[in-house]
Amino acid sequence: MEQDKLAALARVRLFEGLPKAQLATLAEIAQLKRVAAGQILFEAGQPGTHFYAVVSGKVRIYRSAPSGKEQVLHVFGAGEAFAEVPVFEGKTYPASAQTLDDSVLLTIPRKGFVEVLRRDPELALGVMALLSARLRGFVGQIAQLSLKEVPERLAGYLLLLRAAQHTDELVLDLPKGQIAAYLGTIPETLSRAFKKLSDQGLIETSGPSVRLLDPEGLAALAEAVR
Amino acid sequence: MEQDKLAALARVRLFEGLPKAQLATLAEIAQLKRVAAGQILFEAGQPGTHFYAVVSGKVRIYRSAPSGKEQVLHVFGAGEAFAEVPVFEGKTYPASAQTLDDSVLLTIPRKGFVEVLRRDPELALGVMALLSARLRGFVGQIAQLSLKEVPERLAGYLLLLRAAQHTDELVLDLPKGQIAAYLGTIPETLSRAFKKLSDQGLIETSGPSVRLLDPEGLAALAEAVR
DNA sequence: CGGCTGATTGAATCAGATCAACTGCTGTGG
DNA sequence: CCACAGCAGTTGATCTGATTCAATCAGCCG
Repeated sequence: MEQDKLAALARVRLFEGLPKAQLATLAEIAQLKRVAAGQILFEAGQPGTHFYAVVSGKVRIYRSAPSGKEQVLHVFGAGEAFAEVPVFEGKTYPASAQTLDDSVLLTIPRKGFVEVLRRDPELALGVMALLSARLRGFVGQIAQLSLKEVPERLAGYLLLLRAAQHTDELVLDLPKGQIAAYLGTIPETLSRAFKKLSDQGLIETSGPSVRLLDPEGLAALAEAVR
Repeated sequence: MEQDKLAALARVRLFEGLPKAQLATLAEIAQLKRVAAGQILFEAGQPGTHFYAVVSGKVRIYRSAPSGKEQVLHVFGAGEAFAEVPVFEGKTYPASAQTLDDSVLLTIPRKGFVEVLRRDPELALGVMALLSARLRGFVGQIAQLSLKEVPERLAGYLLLLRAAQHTDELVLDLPKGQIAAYLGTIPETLSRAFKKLSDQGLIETSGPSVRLLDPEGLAALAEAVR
């Protein structure tokens, strides 16, 4: 069990490369949890007592409007930490979190973590880099949402996937409805955007797989975003 | 001059409460700069060599699309630090910065700052809290931009100002064109949104001053944002 | 084979962007 | 002191991309 925990911690990007002693300290305060798909981990407005890391599975972070429409802010997969924001601030969760698959998560209580940070400045620097990277991502997302139309945002998203999967034969990592929410739109509009890119000869789609026929063309469309 | 620098550093919220020795170290590497209104400090994509703090004046952070449309991400006033992100990543600035007023700024090269950070865990925690808060701000901004229509976003913005100014007799802190860019729209549409809220009896406007007649009504409109 | 869910398509509608004209204020210079 | 240039803001008319509503389709599972 403690082995599992240590191994899990070591695979969290936030803690990668930490000396063993540090990991052991963290292991003392961290908890390993198995969570079924569809479980809500926390909801917007609740006090932030713990932050999380994904060991396996997938978690989505979202905000809902009274109308019931939901905006997906992020999807976290294995190795990623999330919800550390309220931990530093001692405030409430700004968004809700729900598992998309059966998942294994690490939960780390706020109090213990602050202690560890105080003792290890290098860890603090690592955390700052992580936050900076996340910030950079949000800047890109805000620019996308407000400066671009849906087909252009989709082009940007596909190029992102291309960079992640190292191939032009993509397999969509999320159901299309989720992708729509991530791009700040709805399935119908996303569907039409896919069609538009196909009509322009930029991509070919069949089900959840997409072939990029003209990455340069896509890049031109998505230009100046991220 | 060195006096000015020290005094200026001490008034930056991020450095508040820092031991004198640390401040002196920062003073050695920091530069005080007087910058005229409208100057561009850096543009998105340039290598991030320095980060900044506002001593007096105002600086806006924004992204622009090839079309020329701009999205304002943030406006910083006296006492606030910005552009810390590239400090930790050693990469490029994710957005552009421009002075809105004649301003006095502190510029701090990243190398020296990292040194100070390493030595002072308290400062590191402060930076983390700052980055976290900014992150939270962006989460809210994304939710606003994607879940809401312009009059609703405006209502949210006015309530934000109300919280900041502790009064229902607001004075807009930015020219309306800038507010439009912050809300992800254009001056024409913002103007109509103001009119709409007035017609509904929620506010009264005259020039840059706005009186909130029905804060609850505004809150209902903006609900679920922030 | 139904029946559910996710995805697609079509038609109608709407919010916001665009284009253009106009107002009002400010500051500069003759 | 007035005139005019210049800019911020407003208003109106039009256009367009996206959402909404509704119907249909494909795949999957009991």
